[in-house]
Order: sequence, then C-alpha cells, then structure tokens
Amino acid sequence: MSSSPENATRHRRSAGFAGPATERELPTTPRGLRTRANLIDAARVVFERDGFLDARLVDITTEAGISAGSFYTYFDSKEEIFSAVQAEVEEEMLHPDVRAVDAVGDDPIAQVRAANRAYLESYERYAPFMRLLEQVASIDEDFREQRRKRGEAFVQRNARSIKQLQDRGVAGADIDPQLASYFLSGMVARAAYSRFVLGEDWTIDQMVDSLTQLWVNALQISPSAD
Amino acid sequence: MSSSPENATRHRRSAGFAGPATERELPTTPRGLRTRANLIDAARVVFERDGFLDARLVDITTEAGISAGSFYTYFDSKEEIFSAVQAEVEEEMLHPDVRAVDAVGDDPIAQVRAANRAYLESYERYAPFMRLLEQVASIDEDFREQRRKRGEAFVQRNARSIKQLQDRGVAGADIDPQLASYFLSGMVARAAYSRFVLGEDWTIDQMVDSLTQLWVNALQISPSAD
Amino acid sequence: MSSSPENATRHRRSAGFAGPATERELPTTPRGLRTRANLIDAARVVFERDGFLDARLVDITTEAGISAGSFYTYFDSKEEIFSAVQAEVEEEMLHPDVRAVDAVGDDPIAQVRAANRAYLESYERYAPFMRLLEQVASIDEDFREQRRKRGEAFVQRNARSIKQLQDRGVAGADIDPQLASYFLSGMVARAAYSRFVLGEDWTIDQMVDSLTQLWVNALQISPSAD
Amino acid sequence: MSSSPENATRHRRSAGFAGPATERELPTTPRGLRTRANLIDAARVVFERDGFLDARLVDITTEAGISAGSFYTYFDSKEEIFSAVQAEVEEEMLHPDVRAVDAVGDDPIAQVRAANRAYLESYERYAPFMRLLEQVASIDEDFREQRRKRGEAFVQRNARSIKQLQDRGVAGADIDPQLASYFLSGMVARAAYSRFVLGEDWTIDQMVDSLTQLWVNALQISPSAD
DNA sequence: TATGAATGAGAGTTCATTCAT
DNA sequence: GATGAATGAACTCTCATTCAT
Repeated sequence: MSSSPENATRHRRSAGFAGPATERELPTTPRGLRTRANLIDAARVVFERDGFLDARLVDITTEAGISAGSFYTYFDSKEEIFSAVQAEVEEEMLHPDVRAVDAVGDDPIAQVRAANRAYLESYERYAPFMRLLEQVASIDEDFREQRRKRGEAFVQRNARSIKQLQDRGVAGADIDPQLASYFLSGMVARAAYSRFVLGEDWTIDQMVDSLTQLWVNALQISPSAD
Repeated sequence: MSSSPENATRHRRSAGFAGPATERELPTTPRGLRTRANLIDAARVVFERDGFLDARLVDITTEAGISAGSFYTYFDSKEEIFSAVQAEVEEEMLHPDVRAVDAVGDDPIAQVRAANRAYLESYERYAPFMRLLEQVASIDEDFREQRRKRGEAFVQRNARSIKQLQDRGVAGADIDPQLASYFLSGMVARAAYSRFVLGEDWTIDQMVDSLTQLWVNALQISPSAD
Repeated sequence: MSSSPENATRHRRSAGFAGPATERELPTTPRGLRTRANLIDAARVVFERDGFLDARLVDITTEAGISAGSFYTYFDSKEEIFSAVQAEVEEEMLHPDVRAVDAVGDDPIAQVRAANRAYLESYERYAPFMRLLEQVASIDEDFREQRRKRGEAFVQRNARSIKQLQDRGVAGADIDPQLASYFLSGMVARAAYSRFVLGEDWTIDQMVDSLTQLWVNALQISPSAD
Repeated sequence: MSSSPENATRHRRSAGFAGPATERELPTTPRGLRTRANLIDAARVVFERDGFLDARLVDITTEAGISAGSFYTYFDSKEEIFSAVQAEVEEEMLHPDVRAVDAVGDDPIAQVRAANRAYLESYERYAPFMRLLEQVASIDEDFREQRRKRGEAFVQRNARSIKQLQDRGVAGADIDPQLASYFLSGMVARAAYSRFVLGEDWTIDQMVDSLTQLWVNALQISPSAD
C-alpha cells in the first residue's frame, strides 16, 4: 500500500491455492523449459519486490522478457506461478552446504543452539521470500491451512525429541511435549519474523543466545554430563 | 482469495496508513455523528467478514444504510475508515469488566498466569479483528511499523517487570530482560494466533497452563516464598 | 462473419440465458431509468445491426452515450441486456393497432388467412429482430429451449382450434390436431423466415394466398356454408 | 454459451464463407493426404461437439494429433476447414445404401411418403451436423445465401413434380407449384429440426404419417387409381 | 515440412472516486 | 448534506496466427 506507487491499482483473481489440482505438464522443448524457468525467476523477483498483491502478471512477463499472453502458455494464474516459485525456493533451501548441525554431537543444549542458528540464518537468507509467505498466508485461507499442515510435521519431530529428553531425565517431566514444541518453535519463528521482516535490530548471535537460553530453561534441560 | 467470490477483483488506491495525517474533524450534528458511527460499525462487520482487501466501500455503505457517495463525507479512503475501526475496537478493549488481574496478588507465577489468560481471552473475544490486523500488517509496511512501535511499549513494560524479578532474585540473573520479554510475548501472541486464527484445537486452560509453565521456567522464576 | 469487418474479433462470455435468475431491480431515479432505457434501445440497434455475437458492449454503451463501465450499473452481461431487449420488443409487439382479425367473422378460411397475414406483417415489421432471435437460438441451447416452450402454448391454442373445426365437421377427422398445428405453424414461420431473413422475393399477398390455400387444403377445411 | 465452459471467450477472424476462393491444392504425398483427412475428421468431431463458434483450432489439431502450426499447412482458416467438413459430409450423404425410394412405384402418395421418410431418416443420422449447419447459417450471411441457392435446385425439382401431377390431373390445378414446393419442403425441414435439434418427442412414423397426410391434402393429391 | 512457443490485439469487468441533482 | 449514477483507469485472459528452429 504505502509501499506501492501512488494510485496503484491491485487486482486479485481467486484462482485459489486450494491444492496442486491438475498439475500442468512441463513444456517439452528446451526453449519452453527455459522460458518457464525465466518466468519463475522473474515471478520471484517481482513477488519479493512488490508482494503478491501488487505483482501484476505483466510485470512478471516483462521481467521475463516475454509477452503478456505467453504467461498462459505456462501457468493459469498468479496463484499457480506463486506455487511454482514456492516449490523452487523450497528446492533451493533443501541444498544446504553440509549443515554443521550434525557436527554438534549429543549435547542437547548445543543441538538446540545449532538448530536455532540454522533456522535464523536460513530465514535471513530467504527473508524477502519469508515475508512473501507471511503475506500470502494472511491473505488466503487455503494457503494458510496448507502451511499449517506442513508445520505440523516439524512440530511432531520436535515433540518427539523433547519426549526423548524427558525419558532420559534430561528435560522436565511435567511438560507437555506437543504444546511445548509448538509454542517454543513459534517463539523462534516469531523472533525471526521480528528481526528479518519487521527489522528489529538484534544480531543473530544475540538472538541465538537468548532464544537458546529461554528454550533450554523452558524445557528444564540440564547440561549434558559428558 | 479462496474465501472470495469467483473472479473477484479488488482495487486499491494507496491512501496509506502512514499516519494520522490531517485528522479529519468530527461531524457537528448529532445525525452526522450517528452516521459516522454507523459507518464504522458497518466497516468493522465487513472487514471482519471479508478481510481488508475484499471489503468494498459499497459493501460498507450498504451495510451502514447510506449511499455510496456519502462515504466521502466522513472518510477519505478505506485505510482511513480502517484506522477508525481500529480505534473503536481498541477503545472497546480498554473497558475490561474490572479485570481480575489485580486480585492476583504478588505471586509472580500467578501474575504471569493471569496475564496469559487475560491475553488469550481477549484474543478469543476479538479473534476476527485480530485476524484482520494480521492481514493488514502483512499487506502494508507502514501499518506494520506502526504496530511494531506500539508493541514496543508493551514489551518494555514486561521487560521492567522481569528486571524487578531479577533484582529480587526471583528470576534468572543472566537473562536479557528486553529480549526475553520480546520473545516470550511473541510466543504467547503466536500461540493465540495459532489457536484462534489457524484453528488449532487446544483449550484455553491447556494453553494457559503450558504457556505459563514455559514462561516461568524460561525466566527461572521460583515460586513465591510467601 | 463475412458481414463483419475484416479481422473483427468476437468474444463470448457464457453468462447464459438459463433463466431470469435474480432479476435485477430497476433504478429508482428518473435519470437511472432514462439511462437504462437508452441502453436497451442502443442494444437493440447494435444487436439488430451487428448480430448478437459481433455486438460489443462498448458499441452499446457508445451508442447509448455512456461510458463502458456504466453498463454494469444496469446489466451483468450481454445475455442479460439481450433479454431486456427481447422483453421490450415483445411488449411493443403486444400493442397492435386493434387487429382486424376480430372483424373477420366465423369463416374459418378467412380466419386462417387473417392470422397468416397478421403473422407475416408482424414478422416483416420486426424482421431484423426476428433474424436476431434465430441467431441467438442457434447459438444458445438454453435460449432455444426457452423459445420452444413459449411456442408450445401457441401450438396448443392452434391445435384446439383445429379440434373444434373437426368437431363441427369442418375439418378432416383423421388429422392429428397437435402435429398438424405444429407442422403447419412451422410452415408459415419458415416461409416468413425465408422471405424476410433470407430475402426470397415474394409479395406478402402471394404468400398469404399460397400459405392459406395449403393450410386449408391440408386440414381439409370446407368453405363455410354461410 | 450455456454449453460452453465458464467465461469461455471466442475469437474469430472473418475469413468468410464467401466462396470457394482460390481452392487450395491438395497435398501431394500420401502422408499429407492422410493428415488432411485426419484434420477434417477431427474438425467434424469438434464442430459437432462444440459448435462452430466454440471450436478452437487448437482443439481440432489436438484431436487430429498434429501440432497447432501445422493447421495452416492445409487450411487458411476455420471457415475453410468447415467447408471441407461440409463437402465431406455431403459426399457421405450421397452414398445411400441403395435407397428403396425407387422401389416405390408410381403412386404419388407413396412417393411423397417415401421422400419424407428418407429425408427424416437422413436428418436423424446427421442430426449433429444439421444443427451445426443451422448455427453457421444463422451466423454468416454468405453461408446463408450459399445454402439458399442450393436449396433452390431442390425446390425446383419438387416444383416440377407438382406441375406434372397437376398436368396429370392428380393435384389441385390452382396451386402455385413453386410456392407450394417451397413451403411444403420448409414444413418438413422444420419438423425435422424440431424433432432432432429441439428434441420434440415424436416418432418418425408419426411424423411421416402426419407430414405426408398434410402434404398430400395440401396438394389435393388424389389416390392413384392403379 | 512439422513443431510448438510467442505474439498481440482486443474484450470484458471491477470499483474507488467524482459530481450533478 | 445526501444521493446514486457515471466515470475511467487498470487488469486479466483468450486464441488465431506467425515464425524460428
């Protein structure tokens, strides 16, 4: 809004994020594949720059160097190309430069710290995209639901870790692992959002220290005896 | 999007949330004041039902029972009436039915618990409005910044409480009160969002218990000796 | 096609003729009523000149002297304004200048002749509109069905007349009144179409004579004894 | 319209049905001939299924199993391939399985009956194509004119038959053979249209009986003395 | 010659905002 | 001051046709 040009006009068509639907098949020729890839890259640039709502298809095609009509050779709607961008970015996020996490060893505190750092650094690297995700989530209920479901898996994994710590007597026994996992993950996620989207001026080190401390205290994790 | 009618299109002129701007003076006649109030109430209904983006001015004026053109007698833009709605809701939120918080006494744990419960109950009561706030924040940077600043005060107040607990030796001394306040508040806020906007199916009691426990542990608050 | 300008482009949106649907209420102000009427008149001009398919909304609004966007103040689609045109024309057709048919008396042959003449004269007067009806019927199945149902009533009425003639012994007894009514009415309708749309060069008198003769013979109507 | 997908949009460039124009020469290779034939068959399928207007060239080429661009190797426009389809269907219609018509003998009533039956049965067999013809005729004036001229010959032939009957004293002498031929043929054609396009629920036997009776009465054909 | 991607000229549609009555 | 009709700038989406490979 205020970040858009004067008198900007924004259209939305509700093609929907409801699901993958009839996944359109990829173009067969190298040229087609190249154009499609260009389009996705262009869309990412425009989305991250203007937000989902202010992004016009014509901006995307212009950025991609093709005509407006050609958009529809590859995608049916802004929502559909957004999903493609999302897939691309997620693909990209899954190629970490051999995460140091594994080198951490068994110390649960070190593990929490490493996980928090990894999360924050990833968030920072993809900050414009993360902001975009937040926007789309706040706009579209289906997308929100989709995202919630994905988060579920992450929370469950964390909950199991907490449970194991409890079983080993390393974490407070009277803590609900599910809720603790959910709420503490949320704390970190929101801290990242505050830092990288809202622009709070903390260093990552500060954040890692503080978040890890709060997390560890909250779960009453005792330092590893090793 | 998914919740909007097929092919709905929304326009926006970026009047902006940048600030109070030239605060428009209130109408002088009782009738004018009544119409203005109707308009705000109508806007709240429509905003909460359709979201900020899908809300059309004509829907608001229709809901208010006045003509489309009369809107501009009272407000200059959708953003401006949104601010008025926000002011009204916040006014309403400040009239608590004699909050029991004060009855809590000096026990810091009981205070944290009471504060968490109060927050969640208030969030629940205003859930549609809270969702609306999230949406607008994700859309508009100025609004986001405005909101961040307001939150600041709240965080500072909490930080001072934490500092006092530390000074009394009731909370961990090595905790950064500012960050802890920010992050723990964020945890609660996000939990409320997950529950009342995303629809996670927790009871408020569960949430209060778990959040209070995590909060208290995180700050290493020891039970009051009294 | 060939009758449209070179490289003309024709769009069709399937709003549908399925039914009256949610009949939009009339404008309340005189100005609104005037504009709506202008729009209908303009639509009739454009439809009759260009056909349904080649008629563009912007042609209609231009003809009506209003802006393109204003169209949607009154109608939702080309189909909807077409229905309004149809209603208007039918209204107009129902104001005959005191049809002479009644003056014909009891002679069945004279009655058939009078009916045929009235039909042909009316068809001639509304020839451009009749051509339009044919086109729309050939394009849209719902409209076709609608029209078929309306014709039904007319056929039934004729069938009853035939039945009465048979009962009075004035028409052949072994004729199926329903089918005869349908087929003979169809013969007259098609003759009118051939004359006024296809442009066959018969005089109305010729047509009346010949059609009446065929009709009368077909039903074996004997001349009234009077 | 109602039969087309939501919001379908159709473009047309008026290549026109004006005439054979520069008849494009047939492809020379067997492969080319096969592709051309496939294209025509595909076009017939698509035209009959979707109507002329809603048929997209890409649908036709897809149905034919060739690429979009290749269309122009064989035809210049939708109109042109339509003409080819028409030619093909008419060719097909001219290969009757040794029509029993000739076996009818000299009885004029039996001849009329046989002709009517043959017409109706043929119409039924080609009903989707006949509907298509009606549509195109209603859309394009040149095509309409073309068709009218072709019908002329048929009407003339019938008119001559009627004349002969009159000369033999078997039909009413005061009937205009031209007009009678035209109008009665029209009656049968329209009955067929009502049955096979509009969906009236008559049996062919009913129709043959009734139409023959009306036709014979109309012409005052007396039963053959043989 | 076949391919299929690219084009581009529109048409329809929306709605914040203006303004004559 | 209120009304509600009128405006017009945007934007999406289609598909016959072209053209580089």
